[in-house]
Amino acid sequence: MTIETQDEQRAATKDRLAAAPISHDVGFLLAKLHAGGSAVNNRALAEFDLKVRSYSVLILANSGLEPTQRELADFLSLDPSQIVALVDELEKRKLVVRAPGNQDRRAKTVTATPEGRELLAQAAIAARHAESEVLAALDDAEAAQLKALLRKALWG
Amino acid sequence: MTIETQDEQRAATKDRLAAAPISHDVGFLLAKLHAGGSAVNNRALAEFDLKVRSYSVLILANSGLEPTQRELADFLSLDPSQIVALVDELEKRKLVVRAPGNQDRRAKTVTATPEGRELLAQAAIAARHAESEVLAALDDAEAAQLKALLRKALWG
DNA sequence: ACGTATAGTTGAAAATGTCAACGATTGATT
DNA sequence: AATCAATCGTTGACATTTTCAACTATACGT
Repeated sequence: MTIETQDEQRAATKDRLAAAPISHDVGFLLAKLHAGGSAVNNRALAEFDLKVRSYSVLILANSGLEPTQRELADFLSLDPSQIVALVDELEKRKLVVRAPGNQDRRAKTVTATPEGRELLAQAAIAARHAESEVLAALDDAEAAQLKALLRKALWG
Repeated sequence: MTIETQDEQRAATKDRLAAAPISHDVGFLLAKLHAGGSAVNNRALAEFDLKVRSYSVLILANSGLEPTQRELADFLSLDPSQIVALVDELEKRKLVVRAPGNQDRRAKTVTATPEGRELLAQAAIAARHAESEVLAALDDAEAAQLKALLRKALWG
């Protein structure tokens, strides 16, 4: 048992602080799960030279919604200049193309190329695995419920 | 109606992209709600010269659990060096004190001073308001359910 | 036609994140 | 008891990310 003492203590100490009242703060819970989650997701996406950011842009570019960069910035809660960098890189890799906006020539819509679509299909599989890893402690119904509540909190 | 056209279009365009499949990705939902949430929380805490980070440390310092800096780092998903900076600042403001660890003289425990406790009491009120703002779209039962699911995902 | 507002882009400054090293201390092994 | 590897807090360097202010081109109301 001496052999396991360190590990036990580490395990015991690991979640000791979960007893603090901050564990009832939604902001904190979101931050913590998000931190762990994006680590897992980034690791899963690294294989495709993507991060959660570029992956998100790629999904939206492939959605058929033809988002403009401004819309991407708003939706992803990012500064427009960050979108420029993300789209620059994806475009350099031929995964995405910029097209002049239909109504508004200032705007540029971002759409996935066939290569982008193909890469996305594979990356999505990895992302799904990552997600189930993050939500391993929840059963399917609970995971669905969590998603539904998050969506409702965001969009009513 | 021309008067409202812009706003309507802006509102219509605002959540247009929510139709994209990424809206079913937990990682994305967490990121988005977390982004909005920490903006709201930071705004609410600015009045007390706190940010969500320092507020979290203060709560844990006041929890009676006497966390060490290492434990704070692990629990808050931060690098130990960031904890140093956070505790430095709180200690400079007399909100918190470092004490040598009881068993382990390498470790330093962080505990709130009476001033820290007092500030925390006020900040907690602001934080609670911020939280209800973030979760405005959820009723009480749903908010509780969301918290429970997040806690379960984190700690099983 | 004019002035104001917006989209994308650029670049700089500030804030954060990451990492490697170090002294002090610990605990296990010999 | 002496030693060796590991851990804690700390510092400083470096990379990444965020934030912001300009700028050009375009749109739109008046």
